[in-house]
Amino acid sequence: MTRRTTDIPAPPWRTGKRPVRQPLSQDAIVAAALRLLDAEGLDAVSMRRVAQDLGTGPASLYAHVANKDELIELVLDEVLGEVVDEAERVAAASDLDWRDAVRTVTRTSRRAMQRHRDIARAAMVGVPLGPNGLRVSEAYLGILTGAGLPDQIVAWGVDRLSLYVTADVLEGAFYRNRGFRNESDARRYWTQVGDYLRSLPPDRFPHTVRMVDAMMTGDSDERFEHGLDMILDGLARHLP
Amino acid sequence: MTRRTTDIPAPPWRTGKRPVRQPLSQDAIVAAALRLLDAEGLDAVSMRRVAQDLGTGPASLYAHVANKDELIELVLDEVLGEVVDEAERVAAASDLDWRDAVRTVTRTSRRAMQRHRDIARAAMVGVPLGPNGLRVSEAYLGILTGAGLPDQIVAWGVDRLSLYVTADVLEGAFYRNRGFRNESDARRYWTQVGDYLRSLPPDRFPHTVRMVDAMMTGDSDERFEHGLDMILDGLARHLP
DNA sequence: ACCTGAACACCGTTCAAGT
DNA sequence: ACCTGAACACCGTTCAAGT
Repeated sequence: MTRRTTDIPAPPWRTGKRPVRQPLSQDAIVAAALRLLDAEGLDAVSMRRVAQDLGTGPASLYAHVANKDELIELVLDEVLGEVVDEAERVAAASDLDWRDAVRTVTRTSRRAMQRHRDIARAAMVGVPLGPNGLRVSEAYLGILTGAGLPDQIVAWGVDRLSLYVTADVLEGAFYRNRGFRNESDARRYWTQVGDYLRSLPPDRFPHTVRMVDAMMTGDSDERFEHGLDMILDGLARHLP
Repeated sequence: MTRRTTDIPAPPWRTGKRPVRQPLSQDAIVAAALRLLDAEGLDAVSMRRVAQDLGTGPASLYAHVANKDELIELVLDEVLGEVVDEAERVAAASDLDWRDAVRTVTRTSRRAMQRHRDIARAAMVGVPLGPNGLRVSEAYLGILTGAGLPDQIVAWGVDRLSLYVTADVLEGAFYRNRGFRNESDARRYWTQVGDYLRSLPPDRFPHTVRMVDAMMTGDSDERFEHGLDMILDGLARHLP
């Protein structure tokens, strides 16, 4: 009565398992979360959506990550993986001026985070402690130590530099993620803001009204470099 | 058969309206949201909870605020209201050194945001454009202009200064809000982080291992002042 | 050990209906 | 004009049950 027969082998494509889905793993979960982040932003990275993309339910993820916060931390460290090589290369290049070395590492970090929507929201938590985050920190510490700065200035300097890069990306991410999709939407918004500021009563907001153009000048890259130069100047004052 | 009688006046406490609940208004909604923020943090400020605290349903709020984002913006401006007086006083005090004036305004902003949990998350969006935010910005612009800095440096300087203050508060808010409630919880966490960093392989993380103590040195106030001094030094280089 | 369905206790926003 | 109940389409996390 049973249809099971042992005299002929089962066809090789009949594995007896579920379709093609690869088994769940932390790497697969992080990869799916990163895809979701890139496609739709950090708010779209929910346990439910990640699970769905992996063909399972949200409860299944909890065997591989403690909770959503931990998952996002892992995604952030994955992103910082894109910075490690360049950071370590620059830290090892002893011929490079320390200012240029810092500029290169900060720019590389900034670009990496910018490539991944509003992931910077997850980095606003002090120095990242994942394996890749630690390697980037180590590179910073090496560069500033090599410059001849005292340990205390180096330690605090890296803290403030990381904070600055993250804050800059985060501020920019807001405009990229929310409100408007394309560049002309953004321009229209800023024109509106400028017009509004110019329309303020000049007796109560004299400086604001006068400086609207100066405030609107420069793209986000210029502002970033300007702030970075301020920090570098501040650091340089502590050279012996 | 009806119990309505017109020959005797209704008792004065019988208004014919619902109990005592004050009518809904934007101010009442913002006040309720602020109470919720202070009591339980920004994540607790949901349209549903705010409505509940006002004795109504979430849908009723949409007659007075466009959406949750707008409500949070209004709450932020309410908080910045705590900064306006001091900022304008300092900006008007012509005898004050511009560095000290900037220090005072940034410290006042920082303290105000620190008093309200993780409200800084809402400020990470460029210069706030609410009435109180604009008055604080105007004060900054006045102080830096009075210092003799060129317009472009002033405009970008205020942008970077605001960003710095917000980022610093936001970083600190993470540790205050998440993970642990009291000071000894925080100390235990940092001890753990320090121990972990010290345990890293010294050949791959020589600077990290060596500088653990320097990285742990100083409370958040000292770090803030250190970073602020770096920015002020960076600004001062642009004085004629 | 890993995975699952179902449930719990939540979200922001819309909309037709009421006053 | 303002307010409401109900609904829609979501959340993170837990837990008993399965393999």
